[in-house]
Amino acid sequence: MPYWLFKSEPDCYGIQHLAAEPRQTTRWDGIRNYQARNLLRDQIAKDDTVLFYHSRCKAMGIVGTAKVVSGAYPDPLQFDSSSSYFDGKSCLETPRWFSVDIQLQEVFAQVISMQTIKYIQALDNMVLRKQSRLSVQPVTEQEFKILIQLKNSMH
DNA sequence: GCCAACGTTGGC
DNA sequence: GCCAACGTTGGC
Repeated sequence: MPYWLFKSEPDCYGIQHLAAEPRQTTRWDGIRNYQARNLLRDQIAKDDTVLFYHSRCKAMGIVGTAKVVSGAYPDPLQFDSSSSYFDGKSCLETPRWFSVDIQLQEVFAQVISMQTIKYIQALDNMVLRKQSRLSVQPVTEQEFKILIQLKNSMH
């Protein structure tokens, strides 16, 4: 069961927004980067686990977990001309951008901060540390376990 | 809000 | 298909 990290700016859409959704479920849409698209379309599957990360804010870091509750499907916003995510070069037959649905699993009592993540040597190879701009990233099982242990050790 | 790093675009 | 110019992301 693979693990992923999804980034979001909490001013735009934070984990509290997810918690307030009906069934605490939302469509992860608006991803407009090919590397992230490839992961969504080809790798990410139902029942995978997502680390929810808050970027560009005061308390940067991992704030909770979610479950992938759908397979990948075309992001409807690419066909919506009123959306800022509209892509006129995409077409229904061969959609360019994809979404999955995620459901909130847990809101951590404390954020696993960027500083903490940087401090842990076993997390040196996290994609987050190397290729920080990718907004949908793979997380290894070992990295995931370390992060969960860390979360459980914080009060 | 700055700006380095990175991704995308388009002229050649 | 190279690469300069431009746009965007995200830590600081």
